[in-house]
Amino acid sequence: MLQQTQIARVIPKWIAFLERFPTVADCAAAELGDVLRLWQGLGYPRRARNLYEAAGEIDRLGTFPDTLEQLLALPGVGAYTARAVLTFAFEADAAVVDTNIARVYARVAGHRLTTTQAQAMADASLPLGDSWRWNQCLMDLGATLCRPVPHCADCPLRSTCAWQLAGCDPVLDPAVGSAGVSRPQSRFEGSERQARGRLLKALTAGTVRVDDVSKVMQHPAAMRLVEALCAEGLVRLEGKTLRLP
DNA sequence: AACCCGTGGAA
DNA sequence: TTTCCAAGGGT
Repeated sequence: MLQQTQIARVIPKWIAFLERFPTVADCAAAELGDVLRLWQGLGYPRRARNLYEAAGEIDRLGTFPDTLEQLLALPGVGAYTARAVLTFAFEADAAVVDTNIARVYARVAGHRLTTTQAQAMADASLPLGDSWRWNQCLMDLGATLCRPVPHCADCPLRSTCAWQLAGCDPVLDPAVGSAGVSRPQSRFEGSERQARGRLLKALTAGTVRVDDVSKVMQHPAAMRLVEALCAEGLVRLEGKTLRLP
C-alpha cells in the first residue's frame, strides 16, 4: 500500500484491510474483487492484484518468505519492499532506499545517484544489529527535514552534507524529481488512467454494461480500456456485463 | 533506458 | 488553477 502512496492515506485503508483479512490465508481465500473493493481510493489497483497473488503463493508455501531472494520473487515486491519486510518485520539487517532516503543520500553525496549507487551507499552505511531503527530514522529525516524543499538549518547532517556545504542552491539540488525514485508522470486529467480508475470505481459498486462504458468513463477510447483491464485481470467480462473478478 | 501504472493532498 | 509528488514495481 505504501508504494508511491503517502502513509497518512494508507493508514485507514490498512486498518480496514487487516480487519477483513487478519491473515495471509484469509486474503488468499477471498476473491480478487473483495481485495479491489478494499483497495478503492489507493490507486494503482495492480498492486492489489499483486498482493492477492502473493498471498496465494505464500499460503501455498506454508511459510512466510524471509530471505531477500524469496521476497523478490513475489509479485509486486521489488528492491524496496523486500528489504522493508526484512528490516521492519523480521528486524534483519537490510538497507531500504525509498524516495526519502534516496533524496538524503543524493544530497549528502552532492550529485545525482543511480538506484544502484544509492543502494550501495545505503548498504555501506547500515549499522548492523538494530538496522530497522536506522532505516526508520533516515526515512523520517527525509520526510521531515530533508524534504523536496529542505529545512537545512535544523538538519543533523548539515555539517557533512555536500549539497549543504555547496550552499544548498535549489538549482543545484541533486535530488530533483524524487531523486529519480519516482519518475515524472504524464497528464492525468482526461487520460486513460483516469478512465480506468472511473470504471474500476463503478465496478466496486456493482456491474456495468459494456454499452454504457463510454458514458461511465467519459472517455472516447472506451473499449480499449476495458480490454486493458481484462488483460490485467482487474475486470471480468461476462457476455456484455462487466464485473470484478 | 524509457515508459507505464491511480489517487489525492499540498504548494 | 496547475504542478508536484508520495515508505515503487514491472515491462
